[in-house]
Order: sequence, then structure tokens, then C-alpha cells
Amino acid sequence: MNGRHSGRPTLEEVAVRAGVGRGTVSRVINGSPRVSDRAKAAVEAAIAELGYVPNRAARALAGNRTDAIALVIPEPETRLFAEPYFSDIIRGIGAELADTDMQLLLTFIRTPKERARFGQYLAAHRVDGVLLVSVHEDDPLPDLLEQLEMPAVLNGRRSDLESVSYVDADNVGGARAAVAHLFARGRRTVATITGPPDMYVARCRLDGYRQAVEAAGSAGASSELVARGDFTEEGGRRAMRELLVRRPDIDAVFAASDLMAAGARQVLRESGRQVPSDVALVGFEDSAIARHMDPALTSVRQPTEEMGRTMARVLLEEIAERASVRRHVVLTTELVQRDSV
Amino acid sequence: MNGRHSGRPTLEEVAVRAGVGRGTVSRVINGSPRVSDRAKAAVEAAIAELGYVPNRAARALAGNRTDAIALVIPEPETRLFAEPYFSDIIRGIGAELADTDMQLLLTFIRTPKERARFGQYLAAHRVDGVLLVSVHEDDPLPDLLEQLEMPAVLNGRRSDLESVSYVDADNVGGARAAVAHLFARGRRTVATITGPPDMYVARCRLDGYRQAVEAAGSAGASSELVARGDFTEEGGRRAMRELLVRRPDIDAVFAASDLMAAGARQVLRESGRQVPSDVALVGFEDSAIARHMDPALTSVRQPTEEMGRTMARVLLEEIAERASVRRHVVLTTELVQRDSV
DNA sequence: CTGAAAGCGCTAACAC
DNA sequence: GTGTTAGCGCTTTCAG
Repeated sequence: MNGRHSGRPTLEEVAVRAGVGRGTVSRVINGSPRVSDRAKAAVEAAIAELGYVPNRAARALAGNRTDAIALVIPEPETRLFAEPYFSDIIRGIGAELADTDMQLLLTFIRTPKERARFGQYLAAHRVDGVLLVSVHEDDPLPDLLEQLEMPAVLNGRRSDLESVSYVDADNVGGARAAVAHLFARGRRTVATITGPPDMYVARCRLDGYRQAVEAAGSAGASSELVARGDFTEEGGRRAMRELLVRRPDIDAVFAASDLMAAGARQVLRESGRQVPSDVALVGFEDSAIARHMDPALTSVRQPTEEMGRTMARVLLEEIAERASVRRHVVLTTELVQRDSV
Repeated sequence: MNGRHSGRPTLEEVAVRAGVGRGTVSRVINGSPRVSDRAKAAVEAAIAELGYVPNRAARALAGNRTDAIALVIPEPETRLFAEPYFSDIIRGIGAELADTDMQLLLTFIRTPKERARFGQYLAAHRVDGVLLVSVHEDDPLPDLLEQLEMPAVLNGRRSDLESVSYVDADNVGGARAAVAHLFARGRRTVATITGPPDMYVARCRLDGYRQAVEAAGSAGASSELVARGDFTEEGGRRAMRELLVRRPDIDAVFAASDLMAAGARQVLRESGRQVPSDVALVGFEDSAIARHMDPALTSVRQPTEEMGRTMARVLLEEIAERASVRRHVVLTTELVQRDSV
């Protein structure tokens, strides 16, 4: 015997109690305007008395939707972006969804097999929309989503011409502000440690650096002052060592991630240089680890939680209006000055 | 017109294709043994050809279940426990659920209102089970869960007599090992900074400290050597200052959280003491922030990701067997020695 | 072993 | 405006 009739009230019982038809109850629940105030009141009273809560499954089945959205997390990234970034994004999404009936599903993609499975998942319409974080340029998921006409919002974008909706931080502006800050403080030889060139976010931050260098009317962005990192701490160390060899006269460094800034700082200190008196250092705050590694490290902060909220909001809008209008939002960053450069 | 018939194959179509009845297809899908190999093969072939994926909503409606579990996150905690702890737990849960058809739902509880809403949520059977992290002694949720006979697993426990299933770390053993380590290294006057006494985890760590002190045949756990913190960095600073006033001769400190250890370290350094040469410091790694704050800080590490995996596994078992058998799992901790005390 | 049939609780036409 | 009526796609008896 199946647990038929679990004991909790159904829409039908509410209808009987309120002395109306099921359709009317359904209309009230779904906020249809085509209901008399009288009927509406009766239904609401009945719902309250019975403690009625609609059955999601039934609603999903009949309505051909799920009232759920998926947050896709590519596993390799969580370790790097990890920590605060990740949980801030989730917190933001959760906050935006709190007043909704939308459920947030977490989906990890670790292996190609899981990626394939997620494709099926989407095809099976098991969610109404998808939120994607840390998308790579060669990620096939966004295209799949588009092809399936599944509402989706990325955090960050694959390139300038991103077609899918996205919410991003103003990486160019943030980097420019950081580097301008260094020049304004009297630094002359400002180097940068970049992220992987195949990541759009890394290119943006490099662009910002270059713009600030040009604006400062400096000797121009000497390629000697640009070292490539990979957003990791170890990458930051390597890049910093290179820079020190190529240009021992460096008096400031803009690292395109806080992890790289932390690595660079270690190398600088080992080399006997004082930070920031000898070499000023500014990081881009991706993981907020900077907060803990060095409370005095000036950095460009992204509004991570707000990005999460915005992503959710944009997705909900996209789900609501069937039309596939793409939205592109770029949130400003903030330079948090903590040192005395 | 509603998007009736979304285009993707239904169980019925599979049945036709395989030349069997719907019931048989259902049995194959659900791995019932009462199906002939012949029929099974035909059905599997049809499923593959059609790319059939069962409709969750329909299945949930008919089967009176949801195939989803909720991870409940009390908001105030995420900031403290935050970061790696939080994401490690989630990662572990995700890993365990990967091969299942179970979905992971994230539920934040920020306000009393949301707490009430979650009660309804549970009563409405919108999930098959619940995972709770950072439970407080006075949290009403576990009792509600028990009363509703809803499968549930806690991370940590409210007290020695926890009735609900839980997965916890061996806090007593970890603390004991940490303090024993300090004595073994020749330290004589070992103080401790505790967590709030109304948290079971804090009491366990204090117990571990006391056991080690007694075992070392020390002068006994002088209450002068015990200062109360609240698991925060600021609390660690306050407690450390107190200790320094009461017993300037301290040569080691066991802090019951890494955040407090970080606070203590600051105070020690400001007071001119060298860490660890003058005063050795060991923290309990809750947020793994220690890793970033001071790579050389020895600490007791909890198997966070494994706790997540175990929680999920235990919950799935509890859901599978209708019987309400409680399981209590305590995972061992590990002393990660990073200094040269 | 397997087909047929009866719902699960809700939404969305469709009449009135 | 509102009741009635079909299903949504699946699981689970119940006969055979």
C-alpha cells in the first residue's frame, strides 16, 4: 500500500470548505485578478484554517514547470574561486529567492560524464532556469542552454560578444582604478601580474592596467612589466620572481587576483623588500582571502553578494517573460584602500 | 494554450516502442526484479533510442515523495563558520549525491519568519529529508523534524544525548591531541581559549584540554588558564589579553577555533612575544582561515568534506529504510603540525 | 511475470 | 466570475 493520502489538505478540500469550485481556489492561489473579493476572502480563510500548502509536484506536473532553478558549479573552480566568493554568490541568490517560491538546486559538475548527465537534465526540463558561475571561454554549456531556449544567467562572460544573459563586475574599471591609485601615490614603475590570457576576466583586468598606465603618461606599458600568472598563489610567486629579475626597479605591482597578490607579497618579502614602502601591492579581491592573508592589503573589491542577487533577479525576469530578452549587467567595483601607500 | 506535451518522450511512448505495458516500463526503471530479461532488454533499448528521461514531477506526485533533500543553513552562522567549512560540507554532500537521483536544495534561514515558513515547508513534505548544519542547543528545528518523523541528519550535536542522527568530529580527541602535543614539546603552562559554554562543541574541546592537562600530570587545570571566547577573532583577542594579565608566564595556548587563534596571535605579537618560540599556539581548524592567516600555525583539522559525504550517506539510508533508526557517527580529527614548537 | 486501470493534486481550457 | 472537466506522466494495485 502506498501512502495514499498523506493527511495534509488538498486544494479540493479547501474548495469544499470555502464553498467554491477548485478552479476558484487555484485562481486565488495564483493571484488571478478574475476572482470576486467575496470568493477570495472565503478561500483565504479556508486555506488558513486548514493550513493548506500547495503540492509542488502536482503543480509542476500540471503546469509544466518546476519552480526550481539550478546553480551549476564546475568543480575544478570551487577550489580556486572557492571560499567567500562562492558562498557570497550563493548567499545573494538565496536572499533574492527568499520571497519567491522558487527553489535553488545545487549541481556540481566534476567530470565529463556529469556534464553529459547535466545536458540530459536540462533537456528533461527539470529546472526552469540555470545560473552558471565561472564560465570558461570554451564551455559548451552556455550554447547548449541557448539552443534549448532555457533561461540562463552567467556570472562573468565568455567574451565581449556574450549572447547569453550575464552579470559581471567592472573588471576594466576596477583594474584601472587600482593602478591609477598607485600612480597617484607617486609610484612610477608599476608592474602587473595577469591571469590566464584565455580568460576574459583576465584580459579585462590587463586592459584596465594598460589604460591607467597610458593615462598616467608613463613610459607606456612596457611588456617587461607584464608577467603572466594563473590566478593561483604559486602562479603569483613565479610571476613576481620573473618581474624582479626583469625589472628590479619596480616600485608597485597590480596583481589580477588576491591569491596572486599573496604569492607576490611572499616573494617580495623574501627578497628583502618592504611592502608597501618599497613596493606597493594591490590585488583584485576574488576570493576575499586577502582579508585574511594581509589585513593591510589594498584591493579591488567585487560586490559578490550583489552579483548573486542580481543573477537571481535577472533569471527570474527571464523566466517570467517567455520572450528571450538577454540582459547584460555590469556592477561596479570598489577600491578598498587598506595600506598607506 | 499551455505547452501541453513538451515534446520529450513519456513512459507511455517507451512502452509502445518496446511493445509492453506501462507498468512493465515503470518496473524496469525502478529496478524491480519481477521483470523478464526479455522485457527488460526491450524496454532498455526503447529508452535508449528515445532518449527517455522520467519526469520528476509526475514521479513525485504518484510516488508521494520528492527525491530531494534540503540543506538548511542558518544565516547568522554562515558568516562565522563561513567559507571553506561551508563549501567543504556542500562539496561532500554533492559528491555523495552525484550518483543518486536525489536533488540538493539549499535553504537559508535568516529570520524567525523564514524559520516558520520552513516549518510549513517540512509539513508539506516538500523534501524527503533534511540536513542541518551548525545546530544550537536551543534550536527547535531538530525536535520539529523528529516530531514530523522526517529523516534528518545534523552536523554536530546539541548534547551528549542527541536523539536525532548526527555526524560530528571528534572534538574531545582533537583537543586532547593538540594539548598533548604542546606538553610533549616541553611546554609547561598551557592555557586555553574556549568557545561559548552553551555550545556542545565548545564544551567538548574544553574537555579534551582538561584531559590532556591531567594526563600530563600538570599542576591541574587551573581555572586561571581558561579564558572564555566566542569563536570569533575579536573574542580571541579579548581572551588572550585576559590570559596575559592573569598568567604572564604562559608558554602555550590552545584556542578552540582558528579565528580565535588568529586573534590570540595578534595580541601575543603586539605584546612583544614571539610565536611560537615564546608562546606556542594551536588552533582548531573550523574555517580553515588559519591556512591563509598563518601558514605556519599548527592546528587540529576536521575532515569537513568527509563529514558532508557522511551526512548525505546517512540521510539516504534513513530515507530508504522507513524505520527510524538513528545513526551517530563521529569522525576523527587530525593534528596538522606546521610550526616547529 | 505483465497489462489494464485507478488515481496522485493541480492547472487551464471551456462553458455557463 | 466561477464551476466543471480534462489531462500532466508516473506508480501501484489488481487481475490474469
